[in-house]
Amino acid sequence: MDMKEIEAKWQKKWEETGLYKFNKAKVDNKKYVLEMFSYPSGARLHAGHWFNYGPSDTYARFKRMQGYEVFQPMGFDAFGLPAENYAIKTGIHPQDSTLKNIATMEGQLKRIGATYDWDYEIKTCVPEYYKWTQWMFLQLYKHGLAYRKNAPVNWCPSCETVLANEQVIQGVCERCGTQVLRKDMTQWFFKITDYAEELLQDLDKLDWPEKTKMMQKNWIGKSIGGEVEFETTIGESFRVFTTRADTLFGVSYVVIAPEHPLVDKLTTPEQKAAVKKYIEDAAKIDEIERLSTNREKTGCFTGSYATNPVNGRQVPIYVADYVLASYGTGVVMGVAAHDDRDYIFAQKHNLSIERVIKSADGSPDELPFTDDGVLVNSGEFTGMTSAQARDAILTKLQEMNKGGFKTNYRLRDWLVSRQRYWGAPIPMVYCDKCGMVPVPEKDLPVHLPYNVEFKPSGESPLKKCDEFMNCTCPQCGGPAKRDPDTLDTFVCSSWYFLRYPDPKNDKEPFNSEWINKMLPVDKYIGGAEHACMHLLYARFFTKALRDMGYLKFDEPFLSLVHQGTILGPDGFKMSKSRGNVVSPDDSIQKYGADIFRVYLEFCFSYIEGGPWNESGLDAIQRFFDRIERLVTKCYEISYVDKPFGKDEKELNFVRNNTIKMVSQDLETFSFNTAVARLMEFVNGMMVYDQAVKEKSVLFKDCVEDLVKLLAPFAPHFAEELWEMLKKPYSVFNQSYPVFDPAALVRDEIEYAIQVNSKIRSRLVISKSASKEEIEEAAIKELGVDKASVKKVIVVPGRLVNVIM
RNA sequence: GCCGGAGUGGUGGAAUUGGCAGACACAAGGGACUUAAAAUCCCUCGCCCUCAAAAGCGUAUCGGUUCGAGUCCGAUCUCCGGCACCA
Repeated sequence: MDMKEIEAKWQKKWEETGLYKFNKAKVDNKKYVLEMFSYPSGARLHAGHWFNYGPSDTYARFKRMQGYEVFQPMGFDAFGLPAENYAIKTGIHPQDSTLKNIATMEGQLKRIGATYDWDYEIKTCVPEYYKWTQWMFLQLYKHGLAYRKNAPVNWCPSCETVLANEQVIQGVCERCGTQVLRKDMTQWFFKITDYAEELLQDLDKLDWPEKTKMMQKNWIGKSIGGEVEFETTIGESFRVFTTRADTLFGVSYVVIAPEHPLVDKLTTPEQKAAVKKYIEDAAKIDEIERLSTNREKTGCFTGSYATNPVNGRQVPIYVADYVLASYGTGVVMGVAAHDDRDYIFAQKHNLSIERVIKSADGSPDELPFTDDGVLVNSGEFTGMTSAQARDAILTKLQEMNKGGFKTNYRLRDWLVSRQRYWGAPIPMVYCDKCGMVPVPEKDLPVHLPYNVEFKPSGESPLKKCDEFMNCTCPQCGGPAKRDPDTLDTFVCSSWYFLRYPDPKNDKEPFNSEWINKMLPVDKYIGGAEHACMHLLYARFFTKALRDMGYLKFDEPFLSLVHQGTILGPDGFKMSKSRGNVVSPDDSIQKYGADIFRVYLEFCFSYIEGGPWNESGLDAIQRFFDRIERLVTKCYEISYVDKPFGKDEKELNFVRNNTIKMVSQDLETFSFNTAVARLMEFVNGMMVYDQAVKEKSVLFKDCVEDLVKLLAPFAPHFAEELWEMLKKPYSVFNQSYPVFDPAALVRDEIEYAIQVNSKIRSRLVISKSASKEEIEEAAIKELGVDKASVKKVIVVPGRLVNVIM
């Protein structure tokens, strides 16, 4: 069969007959199946795209044949850094390269033969889309969920530009090798932390992989503890967050983050030079390095002291880079006797180490002793357990107005400003008279200008574009400036699933009534690398829009599946620099889209992925050939209507077992085993074909079932086979086969017989045998003395274990 | 470093979630058909010992729980994803 010819033939027919057009009238029976959209950085689809989209389409077709009205859209996450970097290197405008790449990828996606309804396509870089991304920003602003504050960026002093983390290689700029510094800039943030608790709690509602939920849980990082207020020798006070208030009497020092605003004031004249040097050095080290637990804990004395509110003791204040300004209060207390890190720090800086906890059960408790225990040397709290003391001490602090109970989250607010060109402009205006003014919704979109110098030179590219920057103030009509930054592309992808069902709406981002019927997404499919960021941001947007009254659901993605990564043939992640990127184009040219898709489904575990190796393609080709021979034979021969004999019973068992297993496997995205089951079915039919001359009509039913079962996996091929069987178009309007439980019941079951957990024999016994009968038969089979048997374990349908 | 995964024949991968390890394939070897080749069909295929059978050993490493462990627990090693400006 010429696969390319039939692929073209059926794609044309599907298009002409509008087979996959989403029928809005059937929304009550919808399944919204969504794959994470493509990022058009490369010019062409690679093997990984196919691995995401091919099997997902098999799932979508399976659901369609089960009678659901499937909504499966496709689009492009088109803003982003790579297009801009490519432009800086080649001079090709990001818009031109992006739109060209999209056109190429659309063509390739159409060749997959997926059920995408292209009427619903979206591209985030067109004004019709980013107008609404800007609208989202304005809504968050109006509801107090967007604010500005200073935050550090990676700054290359030589290129005079802000660098993304990925552009900083071991602390230096990837372009020029200059040491990168952290520098503060005023930037926009979204207040995702307002939703920390709900984002954590609602994880329980989701049908997501446990590991993904665990990662989000740890990312949100809830910790229950308290705050303690310390007065300082300079008069200013600060608070520390701690989960170990029980150790408060043992505080030997406190540590403040180098970026903390109080550092300057706390530093005494004698210490000024040392602290300044320390802060400069800290600005060169990235956060991952700073938090590394096996790195030496450096620090520098500020010269000031803080007073412990519970015992009045004065302790030194240090600056140290292992404390981050962004977590907690940016100041921590050091309890040398009861924390590993603090113990090492105190030893190094000759600070006091005082025990305030001993083990509750008298077990050895050398310092540092980090477990809970019983308090000693702690005034009125001495003798309490750690848990009691935490409660009592925080209560006391509350009474003293020096702190109290506090829950902290590791989650930080989301920084959305980017000093880049290729993104959605931030719809804010700065007027000398009126200050910061949001762009009125009627004036959206704020167009991204085409003619801009986007080469790095000290400022956001848009800042150099006068026609963009200069505007009139929407409030007073006077001259004003626009915000020169663009939005993080994660903002675009945090709401795209809401736009898909209503992509041409030019009055609003989506029609609420309609979107509340179409969402949540029933099945979301994409890489595990998005576990913490994209998936958390999308959940935050959904909850925020719900609270604004636009949505009636709490979670965007009810069920989530991660596909694995297809690695290069060398076992490493595919990358241009490594030169191991595999293009699927040659394989598709040779074998066709269906064989390629089934190959991906069969030869990899969908969840795991693995290294590319195309030796399996020939195997799938042979599998298809065997099916074609079966179908050809099926409509050439005649059948007899006869009662089921042994061969028919066996064939019918395989048929129904296949239906059951394939359906189960598709629900769990176990495509490899589903294809294996189809192979077993084909093998079973071949055995029957050879064994039986006068074929039962069952054989014909089996062939028809096979074509239907195969259809989601190999859509063009199955459509062609369906036509060969002289059946009416289309196989996708058929119901997916349903298994008959009666056909799966076998009269006799084989048990493995173990003696002391080692297999010694086998036993075939009627399925209706009782537990006692099975025990009896097993002992008889072994020929052992019943008196020497200690115990018999029967696992129904599996094995018998006789303990002697 | 921290968080989350993974490690099973020569290879890709299965294993009803604590119950017969290696389904289904690939590769390899042998055979049938053929003048020959291709295609197709049949057989063998974890290791060790053996003519063969049986026994024994086997799921990264070491230890544990259990009648029974690839699966659970503890430790170790290696690899992968993420770590907030790649998306």
